[in-house]
Amino acid sequence: MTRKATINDVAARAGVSIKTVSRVLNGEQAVRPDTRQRVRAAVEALNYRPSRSARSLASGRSYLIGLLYHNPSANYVVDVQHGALDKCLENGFHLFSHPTDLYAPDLGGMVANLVHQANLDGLILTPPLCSSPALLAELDRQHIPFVRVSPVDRTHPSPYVLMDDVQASRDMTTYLIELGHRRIAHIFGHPDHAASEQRLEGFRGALAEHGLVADPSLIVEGRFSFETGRACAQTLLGLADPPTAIVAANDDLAAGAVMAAHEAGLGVPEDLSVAGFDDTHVARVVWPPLTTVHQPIYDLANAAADLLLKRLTGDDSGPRYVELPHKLVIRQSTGPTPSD
Amino acid sequence: MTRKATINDVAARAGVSIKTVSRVLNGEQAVRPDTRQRVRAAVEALNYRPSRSARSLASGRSYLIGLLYHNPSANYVVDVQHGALDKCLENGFHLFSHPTDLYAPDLGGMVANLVHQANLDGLILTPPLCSSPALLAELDRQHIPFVRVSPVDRTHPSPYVLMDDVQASRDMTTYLIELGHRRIAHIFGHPDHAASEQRLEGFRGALAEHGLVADPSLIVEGRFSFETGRACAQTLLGLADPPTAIVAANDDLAAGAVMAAHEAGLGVPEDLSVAGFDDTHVARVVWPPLTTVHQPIYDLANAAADLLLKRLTGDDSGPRYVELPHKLVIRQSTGPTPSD
DNA sequence: ATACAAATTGACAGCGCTGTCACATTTGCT
DNA sequence: AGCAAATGTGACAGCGCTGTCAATTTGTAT
Repeated sequence: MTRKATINDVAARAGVSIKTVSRVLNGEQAVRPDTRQRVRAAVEALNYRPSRSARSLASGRSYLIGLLYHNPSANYVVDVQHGALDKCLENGFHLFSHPTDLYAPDLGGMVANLVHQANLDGLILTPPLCSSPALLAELDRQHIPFVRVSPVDRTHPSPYVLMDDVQASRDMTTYLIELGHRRIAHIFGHPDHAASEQRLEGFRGALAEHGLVADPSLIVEGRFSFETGRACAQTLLGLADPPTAIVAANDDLAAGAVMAAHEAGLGVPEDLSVAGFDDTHVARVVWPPLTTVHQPIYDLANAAADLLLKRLTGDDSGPRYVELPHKLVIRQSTGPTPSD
Repeated sequence: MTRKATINDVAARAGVSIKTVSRVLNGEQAVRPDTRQRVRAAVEALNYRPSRSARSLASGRSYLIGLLYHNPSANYVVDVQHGALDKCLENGFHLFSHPTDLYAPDLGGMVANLVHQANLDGLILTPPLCSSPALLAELDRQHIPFVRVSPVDRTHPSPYVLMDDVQASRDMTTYLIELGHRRIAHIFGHPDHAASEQRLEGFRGALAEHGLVADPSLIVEGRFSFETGRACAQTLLGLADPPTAIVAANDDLAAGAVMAAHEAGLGVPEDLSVAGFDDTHVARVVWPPLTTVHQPIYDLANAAADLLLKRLTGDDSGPRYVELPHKLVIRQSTGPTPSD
């Protein structure tokens, strides 16, 4: 195998200067079509790939973007990574995934340092990182471009993508009400994740719309984990007048609730309906499989990367934000009110 | 904020040439201690971080390594990523995670292309990619350094890390035998994953050691998924003389088997014991929580990265392979033989 | 001291690309 | 036809670092 082709080889073969090759590669306009064609052919013939280091050194850009996350479920992380990575590769960028501690004492400084060290061109922030005011402020201060996935604060000027958590939660709750349930409980997500508030809001909204009042004792606070879901459900089932249905703020909580029901000798959904949220792998793995809200994680991340790349390449024509639709996935963990 | 410091700034401040700064940064020996100290101080004072592009362009190395995986479970992927990433950052490298299709027509070429395009210094291959002879051959041909995680073929000269799958499976099976089980079934992993063979081998070995014969009808082939685990268990439970225990080749299969038991009205572990493998998140999420083998995924990946980096930085003193211990995790999906 | 080897250090030329700016060629208009 | 304004193209200087090799300093044995 011969040594890797450089821009000089391409230029020589196409009979143009290296600068012209550079122009073609970067999609600049001022190149005549036939010249462009000749360059393209030479690139093809030599299987030429520009060196990212050289390009990056000369241009000051790295063609690298960072994806930051703080320990949501593995399924969430992997889906987000794929969505973002696919879009990056499509555009000649690469993706650098990085777990990031939301509680780090100097989160902003730490992230800024990471960005400089790895020379990242921009960031994708996933929840709950995207709602850390300190982080956003530091990124703004250092002029680091970023987009947010599922943010709650829509006032910050950075681009974002999301789905309507409030409406999704409202839909799920309404579905249970229509199944005949009246005493419906909610397991709250996690105080760090602002989406939790929205899911609670949707829950309350649906009840109100149907003339039901939310019994405060039926709203308990979990931490987005299986274990807390189980504990919360135990509390709920121990009540004098326990609920006939539970809307959990994510699938892990719901899985925990299902386990608590089993432990209490209750059948799901005969005695207790349980609904999850997100439609992660877990939803299909527990017994019975969970009715849940499908959140388009891959697509959200894909759209987020798209927004960021557009911005980085100076294309300001598109929208600054994207909202994607959700979908109720009805499986077997929910059913009509027990008749007793 | 001032512009980012370069090697020139450091050199000027330390009163040496840039070459000397470079020497200190790269840990070369021929620098007098006091000079080294002065340079270190200047680096510190200016918060200087070498530019990876420049370094990479000049040296021909990228300080980037790739982690390739083919769709094992999300939990596996995330753990592997973290293990490898932590070690990379520790050594001033960065990590690119990349899903890779084992069945791609030209897997070797595709990977080689990725390596060249992203200018990766080396690769970490996870199962089942690490046992694709075509891929290994192509990487060898192109002199691309790599290490393998949990390979089966130990004859290939590349470094690797693994745990003893055969022994782990033997331990689990022995545990069930000691619990009194005699009719023990095995749900085979996935034909693509060579570890499946080893887990079967350990299973057979344990039976043989205790004078039991493996009934061929008690060995069924799954695909490492929840759904196939469920289907396999249905087959097993439909037998005239069904097993009292099942050793599944991973947690997802085991979770599926547990579900099939529930569907058949069998209690776990009263009527049927089910054991998993890997100790992923799923093992703690199903009901009852799974007895399983803890596989040190993070540590394996960490060790793999370590081996690769040592090799890349020319340190050939260490071992070429690492074996890490496994551990039985006894939870509630296994119990004594039903008394009937 | 003196000569010579060894240990340090520096000068300088790239690595492969993009940005700037100047030059060459077209196009549009009178 | 003639000139200004586009449009297309190339020469060349870096980007910030490492590799090479020569120059300088230091140590050691006469």
